[in-house]
Amino acid sequence: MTKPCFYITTPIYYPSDNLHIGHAYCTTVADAIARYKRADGYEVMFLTGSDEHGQKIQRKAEEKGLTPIQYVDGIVANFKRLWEMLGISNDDFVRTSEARHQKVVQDVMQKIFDQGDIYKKNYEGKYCVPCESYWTEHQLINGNCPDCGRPVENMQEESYFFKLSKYSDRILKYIMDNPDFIQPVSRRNEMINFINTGLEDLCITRTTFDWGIPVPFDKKHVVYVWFDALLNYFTGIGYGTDNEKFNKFWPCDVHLVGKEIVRFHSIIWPIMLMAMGEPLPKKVYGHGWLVVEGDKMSKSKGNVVDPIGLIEEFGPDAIRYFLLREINLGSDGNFSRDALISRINADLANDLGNLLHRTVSMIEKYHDGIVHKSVVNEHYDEASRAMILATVAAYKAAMDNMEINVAIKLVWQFISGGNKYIDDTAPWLLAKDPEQAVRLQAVMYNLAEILRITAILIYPFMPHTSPKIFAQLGLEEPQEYLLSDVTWGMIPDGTKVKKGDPLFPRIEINEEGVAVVADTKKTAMAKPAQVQTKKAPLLGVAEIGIDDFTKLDLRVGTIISAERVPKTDKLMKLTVQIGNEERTIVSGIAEYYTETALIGKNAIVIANLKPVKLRGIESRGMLLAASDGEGHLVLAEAPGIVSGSKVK
RNA sequence: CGCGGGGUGGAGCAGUUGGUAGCUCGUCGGGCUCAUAACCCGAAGGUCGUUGGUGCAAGUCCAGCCCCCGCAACCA
Repeated sequence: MTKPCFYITTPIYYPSDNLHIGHAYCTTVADAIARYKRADGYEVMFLTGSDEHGQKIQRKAEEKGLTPIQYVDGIVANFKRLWEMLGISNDDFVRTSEARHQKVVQDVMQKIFDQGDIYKKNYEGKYCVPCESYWTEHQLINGNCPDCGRPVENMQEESYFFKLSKYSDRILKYIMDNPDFIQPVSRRNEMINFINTGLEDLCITRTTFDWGIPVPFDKKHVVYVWFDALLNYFTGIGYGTDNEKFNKFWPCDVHLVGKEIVRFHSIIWPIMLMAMGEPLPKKVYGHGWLVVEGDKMSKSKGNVVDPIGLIEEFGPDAIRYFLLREINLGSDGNFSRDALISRINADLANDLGNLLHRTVSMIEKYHDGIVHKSVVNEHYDEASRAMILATVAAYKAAMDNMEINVAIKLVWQFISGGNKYIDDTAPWLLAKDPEQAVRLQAVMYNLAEILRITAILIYPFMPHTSPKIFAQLGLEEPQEYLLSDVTWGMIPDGTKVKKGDPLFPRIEINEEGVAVVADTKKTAMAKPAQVQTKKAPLLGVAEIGIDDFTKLDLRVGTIISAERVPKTDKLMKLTVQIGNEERTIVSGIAEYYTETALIGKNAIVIANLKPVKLRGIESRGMLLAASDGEGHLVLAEAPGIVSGSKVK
């Protein structure tokens, strides 16, 4: 009998920088679904990858004196390392720079070109030369480039266009006919709205840079972004080279994507598929974003959460659990350190970890560690068995509907049922009564079964924890954790349990606000030097050494002139004197300081920061400012200190 | 009239096609001693942002208004 197949993808991430917790979130969700489907007997293809082309990468590489591929190799190695740390079970990883992908893109492009849905047109528009960007009339500010404020020129460039407009009615009909195609519905409505405002043909080639896949019928051009990236979903299943595999997995069951790119996956990609004559994916699911401590994550706010640091501090399964349990797929979710610690303590340490620990302890204490397969049919014992069936049915329903947090809650109700079962049966009383010997064995057996089944049910969420539970129960680690094994009575009579360390030690915050592993009664005696996780309480900001700090050239600078940057809310253009050097610094403090208030102040400046352009003005350095709870900025000042002085 | 998301006990959230407002944490009280100060039971606490409308019935549907947060578009 052949297994049913299931194909799920994540977006391929852009390696212009390392990944943050939001990427980890998306990939973890996909991994949980992939693992669940495998447990449910499916043959699963789970794909992720990296989207490596484009001008931005080319520039970044140039800045570092590397070739694009050298630059990207380094970042992509970090991607893969992160996925490994998190326990991501992807079956393949497509890099768009690979030869196999280039072939797919070129073949598809040629095919669509041949059948007439790609055409060449002189693109005419307002072009900003320094920014290398076209702008529409609507986007211009006083006829100038909205990016840098400089005048734009009329430019003509030949480009290839893909006839999106031709398929507008067909894609709309498809979305209407398939209510589950785009989820959640809020995104679906957005897409319908977007199509109704009119689709324009999409420019799919560029000549202004060359880090991309050459257009097969015109080598001056490279393929531009989405036409390249979306096809990774074909590359990963052997389009054009492995028909058997391709036919097995296409059409894709779920494209899991961030809400910002739903449009590309639910309109452009399906239209590409229509042009190719291929069936459309069954579902595009737009998940929400993570906000951090109530604030949007952004580099400028400095609150980007590095998943690697968190995994090192709390372990991969705690992070996975938190992301999957706390956040409602499809809406934005809040990531906070306090909430993370609270979940670890309440759910993982107290409920799950402690249930295992107390069960194994009792089996050791009452039965020398041996599990006896005894059955009694008293009320609580029957109920504990009935709970298994009810749980797994509801769990499957939730998971099939991608309601991961609902499924997790069900499992935790099950775990809670285990704790309650202990209370109801009071094994410590049974142990005192020789007539209850068989009942005590049956209670212990049922508890062991509850734990074994829990281990299977949580495997999609916490793949590193399930084997630990099996080991403590004295069971061999299975080849696969299968839902078909979620049935009472599979632990062999006579199994010997093996108590181990607590699955999840409680985490406590010490006086310095540092999260430490809590002492237990026993470890307090055994380990006088407590295990301490070394992270400062600031979310996700890794510690640095003094050598990192000394890389910063911090100086006192005197502000000698200040003017608002026109048409901006926040930007102030400053001239700052540092020693005998004057430089221009653009700073986002205009909401908090007037020009006159700034002039004459001695501020602390990072002097060796790489220059950047903000609104077309080159800014060479950065003023340090403190941000209060409301986000108001207060400049770090050094009154009376000679300009140019080093800050240590 | 730029686009979008959201306002539900102290905190964080869930509320399917309208039918007596749920969950987790926290607080308070009790129980238990197998266990990681854990576990189990109970209680307190909400005019569901606001105003109006349609229903026998509105957190839910409709209209208006207020507030918060993203993006557009600038935080180096």
